[in-house]
Amino acid sequence: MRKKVSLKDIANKVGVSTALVSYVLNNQKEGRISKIVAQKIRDAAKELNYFTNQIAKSLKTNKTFTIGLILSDIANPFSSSLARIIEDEAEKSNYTVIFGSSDEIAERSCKLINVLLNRQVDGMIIASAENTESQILYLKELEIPFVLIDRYFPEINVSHVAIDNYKAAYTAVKHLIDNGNKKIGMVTYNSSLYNLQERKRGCIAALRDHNLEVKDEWIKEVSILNDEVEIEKIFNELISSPEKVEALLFGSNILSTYGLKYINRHQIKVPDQLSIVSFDQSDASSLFYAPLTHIKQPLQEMGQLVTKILLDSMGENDHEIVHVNMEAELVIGKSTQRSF
Amino acid sequence: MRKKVSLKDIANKVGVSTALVSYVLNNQKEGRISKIVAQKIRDAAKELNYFTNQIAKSLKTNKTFTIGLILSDIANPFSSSLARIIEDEAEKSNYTVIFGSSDEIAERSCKLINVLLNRQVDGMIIASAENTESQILYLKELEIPFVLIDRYFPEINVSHVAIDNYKAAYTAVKHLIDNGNKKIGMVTYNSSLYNLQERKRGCIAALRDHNLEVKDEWIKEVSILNDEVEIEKIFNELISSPEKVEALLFGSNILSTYGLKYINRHQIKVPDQLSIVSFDQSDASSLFYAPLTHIKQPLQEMGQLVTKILLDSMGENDHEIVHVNMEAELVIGKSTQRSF
DNA sequence: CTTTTTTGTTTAATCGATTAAACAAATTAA
DNA sequence: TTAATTTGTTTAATCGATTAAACAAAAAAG
Repeated sequence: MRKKVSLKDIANKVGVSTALVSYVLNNQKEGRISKIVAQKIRDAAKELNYFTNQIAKSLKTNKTFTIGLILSDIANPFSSSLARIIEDEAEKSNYTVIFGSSDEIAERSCKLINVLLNRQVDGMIIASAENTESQILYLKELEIPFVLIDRYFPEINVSHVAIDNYKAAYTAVKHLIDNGNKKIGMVTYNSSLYNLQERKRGCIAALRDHNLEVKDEWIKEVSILNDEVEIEKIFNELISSPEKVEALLFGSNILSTYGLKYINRHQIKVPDQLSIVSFDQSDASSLFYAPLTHIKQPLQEMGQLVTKILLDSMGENDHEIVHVNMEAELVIGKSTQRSF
Repeated sequence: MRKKVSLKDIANKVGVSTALVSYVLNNQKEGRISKIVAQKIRDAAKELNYFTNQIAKSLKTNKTFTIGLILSDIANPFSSSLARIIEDEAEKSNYTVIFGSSDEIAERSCKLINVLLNRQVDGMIIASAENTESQILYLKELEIPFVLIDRYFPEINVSHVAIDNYKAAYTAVKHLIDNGNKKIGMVTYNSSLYNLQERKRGCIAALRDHNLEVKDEWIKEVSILNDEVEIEKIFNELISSPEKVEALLFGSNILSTYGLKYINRHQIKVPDQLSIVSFDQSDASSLFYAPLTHIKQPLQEMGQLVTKILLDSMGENDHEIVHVNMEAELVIGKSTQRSF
């Protein structure tokens, strides 16, 4: 790799000190610097193809203009859409994003946090994995600015942006009930993550409030590590057994994708044999022959807000903690609209 | 934000020089350092919760262990899958990834490249946008290690990893011909990008070689900026006009998603009224009622290889330039299998 | 014609690490 | 016993920028 051009190179070329070059290129000391010299410096910078060494600048200024983003898996459309929104929002304030995928594994999350700390990110946005409370508390102790997205821990008082998952699930299940379904099940993850617990709680509450049976065998939990064999087994029990359900709430877009594939394979008719509501939309669910009724999270607003909160909190020394639970929208598709 | 712990803090606490602390924490000068002092230093580091300031280290060592990744749009499943593979592969060698989305706009790409240069990335992986030849030549001149992914410029001799798009398109169209289609069209982007030109060339060559008509009105090009109105118009002409085609090749996963939505809206029967082959798969295309026949790129291999090539080239001073054009696989779905 | 102020630029310390070279003390060799 | 070597640690320069403070020269004020 070719030797990079430094301030010193420009200074030598023009015959001034590096200080002066720095002042000129940063438009500082405006009135004080002679226009002729300033122009010479700018010309030389251009001619030598100079670009700032952000590393050196960061060391001195103690500011990297970098934010770290930890998601469960950047390859998941939910994560990547969010990443894109955050990227755009950060870019407006000249911040760059470093990302990492935790795969919902606490140790990976821990490693990622350490990498981000090493790299002196100015702040972090984190979709917490299960059992990472200690990591969050550690970050809080370090007084590093950070905001949680999508998931949070109600017992830890740090800023977050998420949706009201209880309400969303309740609304979804109520919609299924209103459409005449009685045997209603849910597929979610076997995870203590608060947002998932809330989804389950909302589902059960809606059933109870409408005097419907809450069968344990109808509320299925699969490992968050997406074990296909396990998922297949569970769909068999829910959809193909004599004890089968009439309607299903999928706890995530990933689960609904698995579910739809199963449904396609087994030629189950939606919504005639089975009504479906899913959390989160995707192209997949809109191209399914019965476009899915789904809970649509306001991703754009969430991504922009989480970034704004983070950037704002980085400005002040003593910033407020904000808890945001946005309302999700139930988008009615064909997967819950029986023709008869 | 709390003051960070530095080598100096450890040195003060233990009562030694920062040099010694650095040697110990980097496991250097193994035999020379007294075990007692070394242990004291390690203990102090742990107690103070020290973590390396990678910025300072990078400044001194001139190595950031960071690679820059420029994609067209991280929210596009093709890009995000690739990003994930590259992330994993980079992580194995302790590299971190900074990403940016160019949105196929040359100026954005230019800005991103500058940001990455400022940040002293050790190397870059770039999915080039149209009209960015000058940027590539500039990087080449700087002798920064980088490798192109998915797209490249045949006239510029730099390393790349892509697929043989000509062959892939040829095979796809041949498949359509073999299945009895005569009126075959293609939807692609109005772009000079070589990979897209090759797809078009492959399609036309297959038609010619089998003595089929190559109608200009059947080879449609839309703006790469995804203008929905324009796309709607083009599908109207291709699919709903008297001059309509029997079979279509979609030039990208985005285009096929738009296409499938159109097809759903207009209740066109696939494959009876229209056969379809698409570039790139997605959940969307597999959940369509007639799972799509598609050209499957070996993403995993491509992502791993591009990262490996980059990391290898960063090691040596004078590395070879490698051009890789992998073979894509035609996965036969139901969208080209007529029942009669 | 001083003195003061303004203008234009340089000096030098600093950020937090790395690392070659220097150095003192303890061992070993001669 | 003295010289040579080994051991354990420190000194100080360096990476490339930023920036407070110093400084000299020119301009304005008294």
